[in-house]
Amino acid sequence: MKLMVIDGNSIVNRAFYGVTQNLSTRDGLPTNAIFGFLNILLKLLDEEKPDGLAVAFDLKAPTFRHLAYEGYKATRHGMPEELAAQMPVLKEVLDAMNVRRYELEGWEADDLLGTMAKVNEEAGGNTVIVTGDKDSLQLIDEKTTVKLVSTRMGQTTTKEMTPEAFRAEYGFDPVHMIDLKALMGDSSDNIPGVTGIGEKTAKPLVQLYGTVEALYDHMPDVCTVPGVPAKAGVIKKLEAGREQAMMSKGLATIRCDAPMGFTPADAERKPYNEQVLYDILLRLEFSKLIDRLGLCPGPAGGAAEQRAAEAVRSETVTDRGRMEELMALWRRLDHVSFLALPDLSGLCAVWEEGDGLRAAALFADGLDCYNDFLRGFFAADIKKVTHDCKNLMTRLLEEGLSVDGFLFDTDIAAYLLSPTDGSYELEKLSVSYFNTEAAKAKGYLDPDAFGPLADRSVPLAALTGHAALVDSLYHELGRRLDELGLRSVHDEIDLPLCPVLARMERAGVLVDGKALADFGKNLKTGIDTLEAEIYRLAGEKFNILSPKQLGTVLFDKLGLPPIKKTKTGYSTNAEVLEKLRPRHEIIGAILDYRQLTKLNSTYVEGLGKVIAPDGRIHTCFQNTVTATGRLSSTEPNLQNIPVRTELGAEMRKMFTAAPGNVLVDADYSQIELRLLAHMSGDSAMIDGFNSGVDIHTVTASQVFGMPKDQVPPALRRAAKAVNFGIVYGISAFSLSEDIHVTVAEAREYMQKYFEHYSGVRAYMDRVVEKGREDGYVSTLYGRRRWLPELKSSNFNTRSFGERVALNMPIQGTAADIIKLAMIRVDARLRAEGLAARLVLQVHDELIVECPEAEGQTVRDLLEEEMEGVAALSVPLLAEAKVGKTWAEAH
DNA sequence: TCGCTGAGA
DNA sequence: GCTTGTCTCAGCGAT
Repeated sequence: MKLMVIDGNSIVNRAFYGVTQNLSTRDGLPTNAIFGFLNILLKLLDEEKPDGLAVAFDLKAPTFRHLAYEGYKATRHGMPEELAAQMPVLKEVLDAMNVRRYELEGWEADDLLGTMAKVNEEAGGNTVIVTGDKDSLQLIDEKTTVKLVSTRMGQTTTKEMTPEAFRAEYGFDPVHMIDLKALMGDSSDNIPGVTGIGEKTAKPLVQLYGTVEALYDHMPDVCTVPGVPAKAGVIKKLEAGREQAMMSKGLATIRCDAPMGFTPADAERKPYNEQVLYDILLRLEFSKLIDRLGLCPGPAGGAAEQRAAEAVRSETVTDRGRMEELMALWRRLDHVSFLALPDLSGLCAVWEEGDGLRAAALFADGLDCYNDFLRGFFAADIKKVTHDCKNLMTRLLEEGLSVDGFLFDTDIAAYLLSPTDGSYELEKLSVSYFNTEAAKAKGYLDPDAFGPLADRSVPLAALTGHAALVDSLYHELGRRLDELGLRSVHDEIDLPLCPVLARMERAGVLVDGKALADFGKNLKTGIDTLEAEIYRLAGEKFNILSPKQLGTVLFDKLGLPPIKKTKTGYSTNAEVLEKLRPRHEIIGAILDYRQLTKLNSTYVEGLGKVIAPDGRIHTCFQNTVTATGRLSSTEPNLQNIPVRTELGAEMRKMFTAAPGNVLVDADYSQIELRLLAHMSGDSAMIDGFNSGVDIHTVTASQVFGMPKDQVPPALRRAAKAVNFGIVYGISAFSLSEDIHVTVAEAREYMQKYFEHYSGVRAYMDRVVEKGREDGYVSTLYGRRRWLPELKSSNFNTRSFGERVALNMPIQGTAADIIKLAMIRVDARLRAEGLAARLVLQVHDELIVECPEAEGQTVRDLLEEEMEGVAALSVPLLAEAKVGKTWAEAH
């Protein structure tokens, strides 16, 4: 029989440290080691196709070999908590896969592997031992090979070790591995070996003599062995360590006589226990793996909600009478859930009637009065629940329909409950919240699937099922929002913001395409000149934008000192190049070249591609993406248009108001710092803001002990850097890099800062501590971010968690505040009958386009609403300006 | 698809 | 001995 035996602890360890993505289930169970283990296992099963399979684990109790030497394995670290938590679950998975597991008190996994290999060999079989440790190499023989597994950056590589391969690498037979260890020891296994003998000495000795015993028989000749460093001390050390060597050999020897009662037939592969396996993998949220193994939910599986969805009674509405009947009914209900096709050509609504769910589908090509239906359905008097209402609203506005009457959004709710998940597709939510795989249905929102020639039965069933799922999620997510105090964030911030965002997206911002193109031409001229200059200085042509090629030219050819390395080679980022600037003329040209090509490709060309026929750019604001509650902007990103450099700022001149109109740009002044003052309650910082003097100057004067009007610019800069850095949980190292002082000086600045703003320090400690206790941090308005990282045993992971804990409440509260301001500004502009409309948001900045005549009114209105959104212990300050272009108004 | 780079707050 | 400030999005080169 071809048998595969796996060193469970070794592989799970490799997986744990090799799979560095932060995998965990929604309820916080880390899963990276299980994930890695299963991937390795499945890959090997695929490669080897063994007839038998068994996994051996160590038990924590002292082992047989342990007892021979009390220091043995004393230094091996205990398992980190995150890994220990995964072990029992992994074993459950293996049981569900019908894989035999062995663990035996007093015996190590190695011994069990050796025993199984030996038994199998005696029965005439071949064995593959899978492990990440080299200990097992001693077991290699003609019938037994070892697969050495290593995982790096999530990639698994295996090395097959046969007797030949072993001899090629070590120069002696596998069985003498124990002799090598007897001499050189193994610190990870706490095998002492002979003091003073390392690999360099031990290897040639084993190559020549084979066993330790034979070596000691030839003792006097040892110094003449070619390749052994002829140190006089070697013989002495060997003689002194004779007993230790023998004892070490015993420790290193894997025993093949464990009383585990193994016969190869025990390990014979059996089909998976699919139901049990499905349930476990679902719990682990391994939906890809479920797919890969072709598992399905069992007849008994599935939550009540989902069963209800399957039992939904549905109809397709084809006449006005029925449509009006339904509309009348829906107006009386407390909610109707629905999903609409993205082009609005069809829609499926779901509601509760009696003790069951009812569904109705309506299509543009199957209902004469479809447009009347849309107008009625999207009016304020039907309370609607859907998934991702903002994008739908953008579409509704294009059709001249109302965006009123939205009660709940399952996309937003799921985002609020777990803002770091990245995406919230209905199918995923079904798994997360109901532990049920929604029927896989790719085209359920694809208008083509519902086209006049298409057979609608399949996509229609899927659409109905998903609309029913929205209804189930409305109840479940709503409950959870209430439990976590997130209901008001949904009801008062994120949901009411949707129509505002939809109007902004639809409005877009006017871009001067002609000026943009001209700017591009100028850039290209500059780029060509710089390119020629760089080739001349380098003495060759190469791709300047390739960090790899650039690194070769700068550091290998021109011999400049590589300041920093990246994972893949030399670092060539601006920070590094800036340091090299004085050393070679080419550096300045490269930096300029980078700036120009960036402007040209990302901004000139990138923006040029997305100017709509109306001459405006309609960005898409993402409201369920960031971990802190901020918005983001895509296709294109209008939240990173250059402003800092003179040339970059040219870009903002391209963003203009329509003829006869102006832009009004209002931004919060130091909102994050003000929030830090408010949330920490630090009286010195609060007084600083209330004094009305520039906060960085105030900080510098307080920290460095001098009158406010005598603060030199360098100290103000330092104070400013500390002020900003604090918000991010900065270290002395980074601060020193930032303001070009020594780490010691940076440390001193921070220390003084905390002495004067002692309330800030106390607040920071409090936030981190509370975050660790609660498992999350939150904003003033209750928006949350879960932070399992705070409990990590890994220093880097934990430190990251601490910085996030410091930053999220501040960045997130600022995000909450400007969102509230947007809702209020939008409402007032409309209520006062102004033609002005919001067009952009850039985190702490709002931009409104309006007729020239409204400019002053809008400017005052913006400042008033933005400042009045929240009453804090420091004033919120917003400053608005009017201009023809974004550059002018900012 | 990933890593590097750089634009913004 | 190792790491070193948060949150994003897009383009490019290399794989």
